[in-house]
Parts: sequence; C-alpha cells; structure tokens
Amino acid sequence: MTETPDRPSGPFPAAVTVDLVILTVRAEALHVLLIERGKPPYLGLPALPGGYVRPHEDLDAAAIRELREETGLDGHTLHLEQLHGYGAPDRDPRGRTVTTAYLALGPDMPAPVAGTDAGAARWTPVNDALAAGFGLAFDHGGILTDGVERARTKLEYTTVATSFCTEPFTLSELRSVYEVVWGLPLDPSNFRRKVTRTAGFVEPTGERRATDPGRPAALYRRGDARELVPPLLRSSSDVHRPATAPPAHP
Amino acid sequence: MTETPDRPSGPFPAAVTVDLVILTVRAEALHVLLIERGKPPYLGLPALPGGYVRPHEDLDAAAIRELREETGLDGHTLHLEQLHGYGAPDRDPRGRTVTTAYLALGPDMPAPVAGTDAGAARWTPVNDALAAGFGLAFDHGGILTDGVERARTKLEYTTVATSFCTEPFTLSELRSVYEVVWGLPLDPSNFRRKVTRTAGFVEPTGERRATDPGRPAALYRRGDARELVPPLLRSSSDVHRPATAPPAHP
DNA sequence: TCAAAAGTGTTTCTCATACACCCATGT
DNA sequence: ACATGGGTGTATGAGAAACACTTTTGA
Repeated sequence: MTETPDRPSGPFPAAVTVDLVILTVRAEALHVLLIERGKPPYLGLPALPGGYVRPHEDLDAAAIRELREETGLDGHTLHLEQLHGYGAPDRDPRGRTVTTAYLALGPDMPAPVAGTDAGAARWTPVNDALAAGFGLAFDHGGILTDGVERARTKLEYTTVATSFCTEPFTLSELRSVYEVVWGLPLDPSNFRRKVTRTAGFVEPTGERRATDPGRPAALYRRGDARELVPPLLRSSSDVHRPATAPPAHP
Repeated sequence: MTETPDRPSGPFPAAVTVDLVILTVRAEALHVLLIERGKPPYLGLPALPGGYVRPHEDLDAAAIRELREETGLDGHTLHLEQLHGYGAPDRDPRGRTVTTAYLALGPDMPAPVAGTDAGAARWTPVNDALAAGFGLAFDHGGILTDGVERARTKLEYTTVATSFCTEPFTLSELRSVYEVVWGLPLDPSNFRRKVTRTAGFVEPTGERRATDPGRPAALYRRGDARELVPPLLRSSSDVHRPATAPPAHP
C-alpha cells in the first residue's frame, strides 16, 4: 500500500464488494447466473450476484460466502478464481465502490436457491446477456465479457474444462464443453487422444454409461493436473472443418 | 456490487490503494523497483511503490500516475497490466486496506527519480528480494512472487518480452530477456526462427549495430502482435541442453 | 439389421529440435 | 588470421490433422 504523505492524496473511504461471474454449460449453451435487482439503483435490472465484503473478511472468503449464499453450492467444489478489479469512480451512483470480480465455473447446477436476496437468481444464456440492449446493471456487462473471455482462454492451457462436468463424465461430455465455450466443433478422435495422452487430465473410473442408441461410453473423473502442456489450442488446431466443396477432380 | 440488504453485511469504509511490481532486466538479472519506507509501519523496510487512489480516479489511472511519480516514465510506453487484488483484513496494521497490484515491464530504465516520496527508489535483484529474510513490508513479498510468476508465463504466450528491450533492439537482446526471466539458455538459431516467423512479433528496421567482436546484428522494433500463437513454451522446448557428459565412446 | 455413438488405426504433413556451417567484424 | 557473435541451412523425429474403419449398444 505505501501511502504518499504530504500530498493531495490520502486515504478516503470506499465501499468494497465482490461480484461473481458464475458460468455453467446447460442445454448446449454457456449460461451465467444473474439476479434481478430488488432495489435502486438499477431496480429490476439483471445483475451479477455479489455483495459487500465484511469488515474482517478476506476477498476470497467473501467470494466463497457469496457463492454459497447465491447458489447453495460449496465454493470448494467449484473452480473459483479472482478475475479483475473494477474501480471507476462513477461505477456506482451511491458512492465510490471498488469491486473485485471472481469467476466461478461449475457443472449444471441445481436450480439456484431463491436468494435471501431480493430478486430470484436465474440462469441466462451468455449470448443473450451480452446482446446489445439486454442492459445489465452497473458495469456488469463489461465484467461478464471479461469473465467469458477468461474462461475461453483458460480452457486452452488448463484443465478447468472438467469443472463444468458432473463427475463421473464421458469424454463426449468434456468435448461438448469445449465446443460450447469455444463455439467450434472438434474432431472426436483427436480430442480423445489429446485428453487421454495428457497425464492427470482425466482418470478412468472403469465404469461405463449407456447412451440411448450407441455404444456405452467410458466414465472419467478429474485428474490431478491443473496446467495443460502442451496446450489445447483453439486456433488453427483440431478444428473439424465443416463440409466445404472438395477440390475439383474426384 | 449488488448489496445484500437486511443482513449483517453492509458497506464499511476501507482505504483503496494501488501497488506496483515494476520489473526490468539489467546486468543479466531480473530486477524490481523497491522504495524504502519513510514512516511507520514497517519504517525503513523495502516495499513496492504505490499509494492511495484518489477520490475521483480510476484504478488504472492511479497506477499510471504512481508509475510516473516513482520512475519518471510514461505509463503508456511501458507494459502495464492489472495483476491481482489483495484484501486480507490485517494486511495493513493501520486499518482495512484493499490494494490492487499492477505489473509493469520496461527496459532498463534511467536511475529512478528520487521519489517525492520519503525513501529513495532502488533497483533490486528479484532473487535477493524474494530470498527468505529479506523482509518486504506488508504482504509485498507475496505480491512480488505473483508478479514474477505472471511475467514468466506471459512471456510464453504474448509478445511482452519486447517491452523489456529498448528500441531498436537485436534478437540476441530479446533472447537474453527470455533467458534471464526463465533462467534457461535457449538455442539462438531456433529462437531466431520462431520470432521472425511469427507475424507481427518484431519488425526489422533495416539498420545494424556493431558489436565488440563479431558480425553486426540487425535491429528490430516491436511489432503489432500482442498474442503469440503458437506460444513459445519454456518447458521441454527450445532448451539448449547444457554440456552433459557425452556417451561412452569418443 | 440398421442407426448412432464410442473408440482405434493409419496416412500425411507440419513443425521443432539439434547441429553443421557460412558471414562479418574487431583486434 | 583468428576469435567472436550473427545468421542460414538441413536431417531427423515427434506429433497434429484428417479420415477410414471397427465395436457396441438400442430400436
């Protein structure tokens, strides 16, 4: 912190909050948990869940607490990481407020607990929430954009994609996570190879699960590895190119 | 922000600061800019430069301002990015203080301006500053560790390494940045190929610079590219293996 | 027995590694 | 001329992309 004494700057009171970008994959689309504001400002508008940090609480602890309060889920079973700090002077009309945004990634979750908070929590497709005119409260549109971008890049070089899956899961389910978050189709067999060849990415359980039609799929659990080397690049790599016109001669 | 009304939590006043991890490469080692604290707490101990955010100032603006005040350098010519927020309740004995740390990377800089601040600023080798018993003020040891780690990984998949070089620079100088930050020797010819084949990483100026003995090196400027795909991995790739004992027969 | 999904094998090609070798300059 | 660093060329091998093919189930 290191203050700079004897100059026009000095400590002034600000409110400290945490906000949560909670993402999950459901119905083949990336969803974010939004609540409806129950009081001004931005009354009735959708917003990210969050709240004030308590006087004797660390930022991470506040994020875990808010996560449980809003979703009923244990912050230790989800992936939770600090995203970014936001402190524009006018971001809250009530007064100077600095927020630390957190990114949470989890499997398709039970219907969100009707928050002790005013408005009920709702899963919203990210594409809808980011559409122009949707109107998130405060600067939450920008925060959501940053969170989604972080999630996309983190899939490349970490194993967090498994956080979106309920254990045990199949490799098709894991691949679907990548396809939904990146918005790209991947080649199933090459994806399988990369995942199973990376030590600690997934661990087979030995069990299988029947699918409606088709061969039962082997089940896996999350492995110990967190970093992914080499990374699973989404650009120019592993993309199953759609059926384009084949070259001239048959 | 989204307060949670009618519950034991609510806004309480906290001080808001920014701290800077300013790194540079000089004398074949990574250095960090530290100031000496001129007043309690932690009087006389080294600390990261930083200060209070002003009442009508954004976090980024505060970081740029502090950077100029402490180094005399323009925040727009250096690489500057938000690092992480730190808000442990007891991190400052004077009261609740939440800080947002920023990471700045720049070329070997002019001797730091004797800060308007109390203690003079000093370049310190990162290895010394992180050694047990060096004793940085507050939680600045942890912040510095996080900053160095961020710098190491960012060299892999972005072009920020060029921020450490004074333009124009040679490819040997750029390679030296990687070697110093990663602590690994790299193969000069393969490094050259990767850098020059990545569009927008560096742009040749057409000029050359004489070296003491040896062929003059071509000079380059930073390119437009910020992301580096494919990344320049530091693990198991491009490492020039040191002279180990050769196989049995000569 | 057919459709659908899981899973394996294989060819082709790209790119990184390792290292030999040539170039340009100061002493 | 020779030592020193800059810079180019290339043989080898690992791994990715593309896709044909086999396996296992439900209807």
